[in-house]
Amino acid sequence: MGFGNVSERRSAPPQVGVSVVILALGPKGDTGNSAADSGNAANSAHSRLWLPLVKRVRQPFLGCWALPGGDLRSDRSLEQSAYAALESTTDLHPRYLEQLYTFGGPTRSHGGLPMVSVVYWALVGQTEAAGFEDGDNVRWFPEDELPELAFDHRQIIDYALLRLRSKIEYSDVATRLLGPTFTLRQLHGVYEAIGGETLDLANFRRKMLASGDLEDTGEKVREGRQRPATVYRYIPKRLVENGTPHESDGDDIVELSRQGEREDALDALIPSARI
Amino acid sequence: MGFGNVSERRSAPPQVGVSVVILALGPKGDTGNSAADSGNAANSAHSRLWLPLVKRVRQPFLGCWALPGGDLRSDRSLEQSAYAALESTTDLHPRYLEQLYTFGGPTRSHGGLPMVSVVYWALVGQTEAAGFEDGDNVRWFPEDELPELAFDHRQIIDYALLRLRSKIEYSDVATRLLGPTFTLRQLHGVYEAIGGETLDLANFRRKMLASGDLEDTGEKVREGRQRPATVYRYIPKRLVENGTPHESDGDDIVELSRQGEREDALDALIPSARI
DNA sequence: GCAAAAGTGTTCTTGATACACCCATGG
DNA sequence: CCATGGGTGTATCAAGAACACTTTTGC
Repeated sequence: MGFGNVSERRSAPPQVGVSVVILALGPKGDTGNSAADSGNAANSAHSRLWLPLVKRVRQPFLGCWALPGGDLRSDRSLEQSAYAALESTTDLHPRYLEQLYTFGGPTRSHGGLPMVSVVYWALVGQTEAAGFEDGDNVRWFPEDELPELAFDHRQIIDYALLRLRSKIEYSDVATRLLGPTFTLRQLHGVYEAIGGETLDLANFRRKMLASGDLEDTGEKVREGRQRPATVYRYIPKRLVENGTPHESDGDDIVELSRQGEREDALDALIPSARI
Repeated sequence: MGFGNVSERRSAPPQVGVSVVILALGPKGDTGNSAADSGNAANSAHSRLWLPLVKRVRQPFLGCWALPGGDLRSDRSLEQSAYAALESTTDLHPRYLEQLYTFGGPTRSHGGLPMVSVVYWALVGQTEAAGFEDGDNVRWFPEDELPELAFDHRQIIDYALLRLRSKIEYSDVATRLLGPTFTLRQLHGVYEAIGGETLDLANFRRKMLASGDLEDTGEKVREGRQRPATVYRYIPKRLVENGTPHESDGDDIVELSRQGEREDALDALIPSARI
C-alpha cells in the first residue's frame, strides 16, 4: 500500500481518530482466580474489571486485539465521536465518559499512517454489561489477562486504569460501575476491585455516609438470605467548579437531528469536580 | 475564502494543531494590586501568575490575543510539537511541560476551518521569564487581567490554572516556577500565589521538610538584610508509577538529527507521579 | 440458636492548624 | 537593642485505621 514517499509523510499533518477504553465489572461470580492463577499471593475474592476489545481487520497488527475506535468528524464534538465509536462497535451505553489523553508521535503508527488518537475512557454499569456477549470481532477480557494488543493500546489501558484508580478517591466513578442504586456492600466491592486491596467495611461505610454524597432510597434488598441492606443512590454535590472542560458551554447543542436524546444522555456523562 | 461546501466540511476530518498555555511568576514587585484594583477584598501581597499571548494575524479573531500554537508534524511527538510551538513564538525554555486537554468540536472554529487543538501547559522558571520582553506580537498578561481572547482560549487558560492549582498539592510543579534552587519562603510565596490564600509559614515549612522531597544545598542567601535562609533543591521521589504517559517508552528517541539535546531536556519536563 | 451479613461504638494514631516563642543578622 | 525574617515548640482538633461488638434475618 502506498501513501506518498517518506518525506511527504514526515511533514504532512497526521490523521486523527478517537479510541475508547471501556471498563465494567466482571460478570457475577468472577473472582479473579482463573486458570492462570497458580502461585499468586493475595488472591482475594474481589471481582475484576473487564473490557471489550475488537479484532483488527487491517494491517498493521491484523488479527490483533485493539481498542474500539473510529473517526473524528468535523460536525461532532470529541465526546460525540467517542460515544459514537463506542456505541457502534460494542452496542453499549456508558454511564461515564471522559477524555483520557491524546496519543501521537512518529513511533506509534508501526507502518500505518501517522495517527493521533484522542482517547476517551468509559464506565459501563453492571447490568448494562451483564451480557458480555462476545461477537465475532468483539470480546471481553479481564484487565489482568489481556492478550497481545495492537499499537500502544496496552499502555493506554494501563493509563486508563491508573486514572480510574486515582479518580475513585475524589469522584463518583465507582458508582458508575454499578446501576443507579446500590448497597454499601456493592460499592465496597467496587472500591476493592479497583483498588486491589482490602478495605475495612465498617470504616468504609462510615466514610461514605459521612461524605454526604449518598442518599437512602428507602428500599432494602437481600442479596443472600441474611439481613437486608439499605439501598442508596448517589447525589451529586453542590456543583462547584467544573472539572475537565466540556464543550457544551451554551451554544453547543446544535442541530444534531435525530440525536437529541443522546445529547442529553451525553451531558450526564461528563465529569465534574476536580481533575 | 473558500474551502469546499458545507457538507464537505462536515464529514471531512478536522485539522489538528498544538497550543500551549505558558505560566510564570510575575516580575519582581508585582503584588497583584494594579490599577484595576479598587474595592477588592483580600488583596494580599502575593505575586501573580503571568502568561504570554500572541496577537492573531489572520481571521477569524484577527488582532485578538491568543495562545501560542503551531502545527502538528507527523515526524514529531506531541510534546516536541508543543515545545517547538512554545519556543518559536516566545523564545522561552520551560521547566515543565504537560498535556492539558484536547479541544475540538464544531462550535469552536468560528468560521475558520474545523480545528482540533491538543493543548499543553508549561511552567517557566522565574529567572528565565524575568525578561518579560514584549515583542510586537507577543505580550505578557497577568492571569487576572486578561484581554479578550480568541476562540475558547479563555476557558482553556482557566482550565490550565485549575489544573495547576490542583496539581500543586501532590507534585513538584511549584518548584518549576522558581529556579533549580530556592528558599522555603520563595516556595511559600509560590504556593500562596497559586492558591490565592494565605498559608501559615511555620506549618508550611514543616510540611515541606517532612515530605522528604527537599534537600538542603548547604548554601544560604539573604534576600533582605536579615538572617540568611537555607537554600533547598527539589529531590524527585523514589520513582513510583508514572503519571501521564509519555511517549519515550524506549524506542522513541529516534533520529532527531540536531535535536538531541532538546530531547534530553524534554525528558526532564515530563511529569511523573499521579494524574 | 446458629451462621452470615448489616450496622454501631470505641480506641489509638496521625496529620493539620493556630499561634506563641526563640534565634540570627544588619543597622 | 531593635526590627525583620528565619526557624522551632506545643496544644488542640479532625480524619482515618483497627477491631470488638450488637442487630437482623433465614434456615
